[in-house]
Amino acid sequence: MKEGPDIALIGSLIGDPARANMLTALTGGKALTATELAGTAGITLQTASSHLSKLEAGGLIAQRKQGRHRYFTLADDDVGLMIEGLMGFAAYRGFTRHRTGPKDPALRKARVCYNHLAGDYGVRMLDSLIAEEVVSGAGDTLHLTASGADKMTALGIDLAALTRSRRPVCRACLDWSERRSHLAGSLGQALLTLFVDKGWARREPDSRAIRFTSTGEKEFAKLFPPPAPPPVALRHEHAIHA
Amino acid sequence: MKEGPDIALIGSLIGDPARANMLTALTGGKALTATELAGTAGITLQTASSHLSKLEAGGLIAQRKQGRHRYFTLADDDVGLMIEGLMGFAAYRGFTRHRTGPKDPALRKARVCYNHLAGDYGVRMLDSLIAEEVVSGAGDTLHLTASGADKMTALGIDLAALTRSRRPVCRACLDWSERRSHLAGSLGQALLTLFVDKGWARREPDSRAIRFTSTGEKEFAKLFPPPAPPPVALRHEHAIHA
DNA sequence: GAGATGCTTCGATCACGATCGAAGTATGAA
DNA sequence: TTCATACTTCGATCGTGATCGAAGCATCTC
Repeated sequence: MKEGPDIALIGSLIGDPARANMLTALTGGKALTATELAGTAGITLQTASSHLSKLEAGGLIAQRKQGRHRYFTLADDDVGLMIEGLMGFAAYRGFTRHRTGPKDPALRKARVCYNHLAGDYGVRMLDSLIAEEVVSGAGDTLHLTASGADKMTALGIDLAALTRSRRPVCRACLDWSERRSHLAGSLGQALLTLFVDKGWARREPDSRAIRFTSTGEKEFAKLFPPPAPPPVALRHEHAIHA
Repeated sequence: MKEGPDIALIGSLIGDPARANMLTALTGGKALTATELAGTAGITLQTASSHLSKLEAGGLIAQRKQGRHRYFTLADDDVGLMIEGLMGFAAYRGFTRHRTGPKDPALRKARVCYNHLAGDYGVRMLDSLIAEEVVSGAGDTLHLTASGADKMTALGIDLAALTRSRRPVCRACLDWSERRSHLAGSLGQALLTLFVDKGWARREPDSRAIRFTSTGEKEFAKLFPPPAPPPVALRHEHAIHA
């Protein structure tokens, strides 16, 4: 009866369409102002302000003042993972808002999930990282291997900086379009940042979609080759799993 | 704006305290009647009926008639995983209903998560299964190994029956008390059933808690030994991860 | 300073949905 | 048949919360 965590509180926060729209927008990773969020939610600034203060009180978002603007972001990675998880559930049930639109294929191919790469490319990247033994682990507890650490450093990623924060370096995040895991955590974020910094990929202006350049595609394929097909002995597992 | 899955729908379903209570009760795995659910939610039968039809329309629960009773269960494993995920998020944020009660330690030790074992014991079981290479995989895509299949068959689990259904055999489920994965899927269910059938464990009457008998404890420890401490070379990973 | 922009707070409206009483339907028991 | 139990449907009430207009506060520009 009265045991366990209170999911109703979170449910009610997400349950309002306007708030859900704002949260979805923030899942794009960019910090947005109250006015922008009001726009995407289709409500006036006053109502948006009310919603935002509720979301903040509930610990789902955070704000930082900058001049006369207030920039809102998701509170932390956990919120992003939780929302992405709900999206996966909703998508699988066919609960979509407005029928899969024209942007949909692009989103399914590659998109931002709060701060890391998601979609087909995100899943393929994690598959490859595991096959190459850069990352190992099972369940959603992933960790970087010693050899993986070297590879990442060679790529130009500052591992010391990643480990300095309290956030986990590796984390599995359930992809709503692929229904499989992709890499989250500070390493996931660093890799996406790397792609953008190198000019391999860039974010579409008003969407979560990520567009890879032609050289980006090549570099991505080189860096993250698809895992080799399993040996015959292992084929058996697939039969069992299917 | 109008792209992506609709999380507000699900949020609003879960957002009502009465419905959240019912769903939490159903996470116990037992099929419950409308009257029982009304009781746990603290509402009259009429209101409960209204809520239940909404939950069913939303695809979160299923009912089956049996005489003049109607037994309700969660619609499928996905719903259980989704709710357990939300609980994990809520618990981590300190959103508990009524302060961690006296039953809490028992729940954290071992409990039912819809149809499989969760809590400390659930997490330890999966850890051991992975260390013993019964189950492998990363992210939340787990699968049974060939040698693991033999071990499970030796335990008396009918793998053919498990693979006959469309449900995945192995699945990772995020544990809300441990914040790590435990084993879900039809194998997870079969293992819990095995424990109960063998008299090693039994469910507490009106709780999600699972009580292990003294012989059950011993058998569990024998079957699922804790993983060996990682070799020195791997310690490095922990430093990075922490 | 005056004006503009970004946002919050107040207050009033309004609609939706949670709630329950009462009546209706289905199944089982006597 | 009659009564009891399990549940649904209908209808009315009522409260909460979403919404926006108007006013207030803060910050930047000129």
